[in-house]
Amino acid sequence: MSIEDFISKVVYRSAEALYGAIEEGQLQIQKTRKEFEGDYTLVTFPLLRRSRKSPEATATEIGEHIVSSVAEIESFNVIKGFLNLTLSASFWAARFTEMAADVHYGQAAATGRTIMIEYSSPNTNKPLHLGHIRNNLLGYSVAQILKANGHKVIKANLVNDRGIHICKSMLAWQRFGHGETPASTGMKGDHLVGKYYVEFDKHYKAEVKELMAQGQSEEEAKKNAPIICDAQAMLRQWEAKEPAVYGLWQTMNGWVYEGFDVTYKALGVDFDKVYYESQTYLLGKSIVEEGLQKGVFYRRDDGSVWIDLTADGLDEKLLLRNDGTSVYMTQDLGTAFRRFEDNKLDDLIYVVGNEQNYHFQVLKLVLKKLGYAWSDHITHLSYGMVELPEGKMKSREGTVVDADDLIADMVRTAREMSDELGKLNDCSEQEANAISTMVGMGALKYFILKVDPKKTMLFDPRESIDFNGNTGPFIQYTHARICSILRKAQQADVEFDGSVMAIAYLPEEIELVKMLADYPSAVAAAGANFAPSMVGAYAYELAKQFNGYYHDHSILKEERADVRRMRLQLVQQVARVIRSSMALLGIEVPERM
RNA sequence: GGUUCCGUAGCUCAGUUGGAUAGAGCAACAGCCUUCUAAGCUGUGGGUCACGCGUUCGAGCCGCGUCGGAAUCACCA
Repeated sequence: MSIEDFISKVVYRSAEALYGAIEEGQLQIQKTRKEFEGDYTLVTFPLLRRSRKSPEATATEIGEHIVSSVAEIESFNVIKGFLNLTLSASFWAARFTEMAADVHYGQAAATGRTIMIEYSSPNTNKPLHLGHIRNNLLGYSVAQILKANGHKVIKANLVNDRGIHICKSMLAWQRFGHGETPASTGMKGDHLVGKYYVEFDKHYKAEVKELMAQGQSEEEAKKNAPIICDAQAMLRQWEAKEPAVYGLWQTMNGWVYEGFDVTYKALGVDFDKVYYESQTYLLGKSIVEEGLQKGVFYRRDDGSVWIDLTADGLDEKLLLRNDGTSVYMTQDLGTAFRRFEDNKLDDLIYVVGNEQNYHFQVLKLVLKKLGYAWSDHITHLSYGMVELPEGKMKSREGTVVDADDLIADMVRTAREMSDELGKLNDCSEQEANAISTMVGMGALKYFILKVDPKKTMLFDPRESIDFNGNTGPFIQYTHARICSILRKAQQADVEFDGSVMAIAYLPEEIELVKMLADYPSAVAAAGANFAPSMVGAYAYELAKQFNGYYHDHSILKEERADVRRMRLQLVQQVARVIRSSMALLGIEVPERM
């Protein structure tokens, strides 16, 4: 039973003894704020109607009843209408023993629910950038958090591997590529393909400009530029699976995947299922048929299929082109249907930027109108854009922050910083690299994950690379320190793996135990809110609490053996919980740094 | 114009279900390395939670409105 449940039971019992039956959820119990004395607090205002007494008198009455009847509650105090209850030190000691013994501490019991989370979803025409990093980190972290909450999680990646944008880089490579390959140039495959995507745009613009000089309007010129017409022809050839085009497509996508794999690995993300749009883009047409039959959709004179959502405050939406080909929405209807059917999903989460809020609003509404109950179990985990100090990232202005470059920068800075501080002097080159990678990536990941997903965030390179304060490296540093203490204890042959002593804890130690005890609820709250930021805040608080404790108490030099053991055990648990909460953020934690 | 989201300290951001005197970090200033890692610790200053009205015993959080910002409203994905 969790502490919250225990307190809740105790409070209900006393309140009911005094005032008669009370409906569940009527009483508000919360953790006591730091500035007040006590562990848990009952807000008595909702009870005043029943007690017919002042807030203070009511609180006192309940407090007295609880303290006299429950051994674990040591004392209480009343401030205004708030009843603060203090648990006994022996209660916390027992609680600590329990969690230290629990191998799966923080891992919730299996819920039996299966949740698919789709994230990343890259286009295969250019390398990943900062925006993708936010997406990948969020998706991976939320998946970890949902797992810790006992759900079965399927991580899915839907690769946008077809379409006109892919043909653009293919065409440009064919014309201007001189047979370049990742091997011949030493370039990462995704960067090489991206280079030709840019190359296409350059030529396209030049052609448009020329046509406009010849008197065409901008609109005409954009439609008539030979190179874009050729790209469109190429797309048709691809759809007809013409060997030359199809083969080139496979080759170039292969390069991109090799490149993406490197980036994914550096980010520490992975997938259980990879879907390719080239294999799913025809899905959804049967759903369109179904909608027509049910009268939810309608066909226009030109043959295209639409749904009218104006009554719901939205617009009319195209679902099938007049030539019978599908659009984005058609595909998403189809893939959502297939996923729920094939995997017996309870929930489907899409990690997609907020520029697609409208799309998902429509998607859910259409499915609902078709009568699919599971439409309510689709969640769009919408996240805000990442902006730079100079403003938005614009590929045209070359202000896009490339994912690989950024990763390399972070790791390099971590290394420089470590060298400067002399932290890694007695490490092998290999160890030093591994640690610098963990720290650099930890800084990047924490910096991005600590902000609420739905908010537009500012990415200031200077600040992200700061390793002081509320940062990943601060938390990693705390962990490294604890590991160092444990190493020294081992060298000194101090035993600390026995049972926890039933000795008096200091207030600072109880604070630490309380924080450790909070871990499961922090994870649960983060899961309910799809907010890795909440786990991050918890880990930071815990690390801070430890650092305060670290300064005020010598852990190894305590003379009483039982106290020393108790402290070492406590500190060991802190390290363990830091490790697991950072794992929920996909952040590795070094043992020294 | 419609829809959705955001607005909290100079800056970047926290603030699970409405609860007490709104919190961190950065930046600024003042201390602390003879002590288990100073990527650290302690302290000081800094706020009309955009604004107004409402609901409530109680609002940063809920409702309505106003202002400011973002996204979106394609036979693109």
